[in-house]
Amino acid sequence: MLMNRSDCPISNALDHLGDRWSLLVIRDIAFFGKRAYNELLESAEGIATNILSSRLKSLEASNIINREPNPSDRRRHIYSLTESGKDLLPILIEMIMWSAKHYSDTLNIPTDLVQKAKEDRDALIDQLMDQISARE
Amino acid sequence: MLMNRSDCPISNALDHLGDRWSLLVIRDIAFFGKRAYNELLESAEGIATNILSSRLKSLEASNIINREPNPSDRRRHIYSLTESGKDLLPILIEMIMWSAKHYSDTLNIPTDLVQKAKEDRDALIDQLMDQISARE
DNA sequence: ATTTTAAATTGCATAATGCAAGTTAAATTT
DNA sequence: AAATTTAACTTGCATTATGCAATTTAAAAT
Repeated sequence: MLMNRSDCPISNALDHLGDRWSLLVIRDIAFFGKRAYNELLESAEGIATNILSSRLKSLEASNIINREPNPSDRRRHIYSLTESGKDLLPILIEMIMWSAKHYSDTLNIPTDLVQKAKEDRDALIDQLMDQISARE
Repeated sequence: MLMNRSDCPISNALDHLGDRWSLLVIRDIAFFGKRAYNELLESAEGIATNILSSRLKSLEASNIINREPNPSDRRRHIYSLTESGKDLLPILIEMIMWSAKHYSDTLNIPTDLVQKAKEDRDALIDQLMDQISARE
């Protein structure tokens, strides 16, 4: 991944996340509680093994996810979000809100989440943050 | 750009925007008021002419930007955000907030905007929306 | 009429992605 | 203990996206 094209904060975010897969990996960890490579492989979008491997490496290099050995099976690793990774939640929420507003007819929109985000966005984010942190 | 990998709203957003350049074009229109091809070419990140051309086409195809002829010079076009494009503002704001929190030492952070976003996020978005709409 | 300008397009090199198959070490089964 | 299975990759190769320089085309300016 190309890095540091400019000192713009949006450009910086895209330097770390601006590809087709990185934020889907974050989504799977954040919203679906996936923690293992084989779980992440099974996304609805069908990521290839080499791409997942390279995305996990680059997200770890960006300090967005952690990778630790699974103590009960030394072949496996446990992937989790760093603080920086958890802080991507608002971006993901806004992507959901945007798609919910403009593509609601063709997509599977989580209406409860969207409703709650409209009512009390900060509370929703706190709640989801707690859920994510509770897994560790 | 690959389209509709799944019915997930995050995946949908990335199908339209998940590349290195699309959101930088949106940024330049939304935050810097750029409206012409030559202005968009001059971003700090240095987009190539063929890439800008292809991104403008795909963003127009996604109904995120409008392209209309410039009445005072028939060689030129005026690019603007559709309603859908304006609604990307919250995503951009959250990207700024994320970078401001985690990369403040190496980036040029718009501290006034970040401050205002922390104090009253909705008011900031309304204000920026009004600024964008006022250009048309 | 000639030159300049704006917005591309083209050709070609490199990088990213996608897909299938192969590899390696560890765990499980026999 | 040996053979098999499993998890997490890696490799090879095709396709697509990106990057860069040069060219093209229509319109505007001189």
